[in-house]
Amino acid sequence: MDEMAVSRLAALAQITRVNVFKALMKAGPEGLPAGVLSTQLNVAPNTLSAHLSVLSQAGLVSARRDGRMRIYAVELEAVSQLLGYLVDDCCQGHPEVCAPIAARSAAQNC
Amino acid sequence: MDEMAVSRLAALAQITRVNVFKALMKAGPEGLPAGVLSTQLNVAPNTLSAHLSVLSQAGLVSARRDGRMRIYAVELEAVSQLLGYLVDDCCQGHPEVCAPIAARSAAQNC
DNA sequence: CTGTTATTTCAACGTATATTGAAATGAGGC
DNA sequence: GCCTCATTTCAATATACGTTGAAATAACAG
Repeated sequence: MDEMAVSRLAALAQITRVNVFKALMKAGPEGLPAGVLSTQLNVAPNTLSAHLSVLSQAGLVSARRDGRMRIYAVELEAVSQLLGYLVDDCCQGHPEVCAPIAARSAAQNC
Repeated sequence: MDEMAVSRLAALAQITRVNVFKALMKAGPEGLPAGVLSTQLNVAPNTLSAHLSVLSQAGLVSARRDGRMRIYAVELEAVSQLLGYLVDDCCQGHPEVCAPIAARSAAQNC
């Protein structure tokens, strides 16, 4: 349980992977091909592939094939789980921490 | 901005540090002495010291001295900022992700 | 089946991280 | 001052991580 969260946190604890993740979040469930991410973020294809592998093994993204390209998309359920883990562990009795989160979430019509 | 978030995520991307963090969260602003954390979590004092240093440099915890012991406490503002970063980056247009967070937050009277 | 595009895998390298035992620092108590 | 307790710092080691160039795989077009 904590192990899963730790591996997901580790997956996001790297600037290139955060950028990949943000791009995929922006793209939504349709996702983006690896090549697009590579050019868009200026990361060498093989380097990007390694990072996508980390994100994928952590369960934060999934891959599917479309023709000759591989399309990556965010796993919303996993992201939700991770945030839930953080909130549950951090918010316990600490309104100072989670009140702003609740406010932000509410502000975005969630 | 992202750099700060990445270093905080990295600080939490390790099982021992997550456990330290959880213990400090539970302890609240009064915090806990390093020695208590060491025995409570079964981590060698020098190893623990290194981990506390990482958490401290990431700004997630702060230290103060009380007599001959050093007391560590969570930095609620930093935690809130980190969660805010994640929610802002993750929740954009994705109610599937942040709705559960909002619900949890609300359920805990935040 | 050959060629081309898209992406991954492999091996190698340098750097960073986690842990350890030993020594050092800091803060009292006597 | 000296002794003890609490914690950190240091040096060493082993392991993990990020990046790279080169080779391999996968899918399609002709």
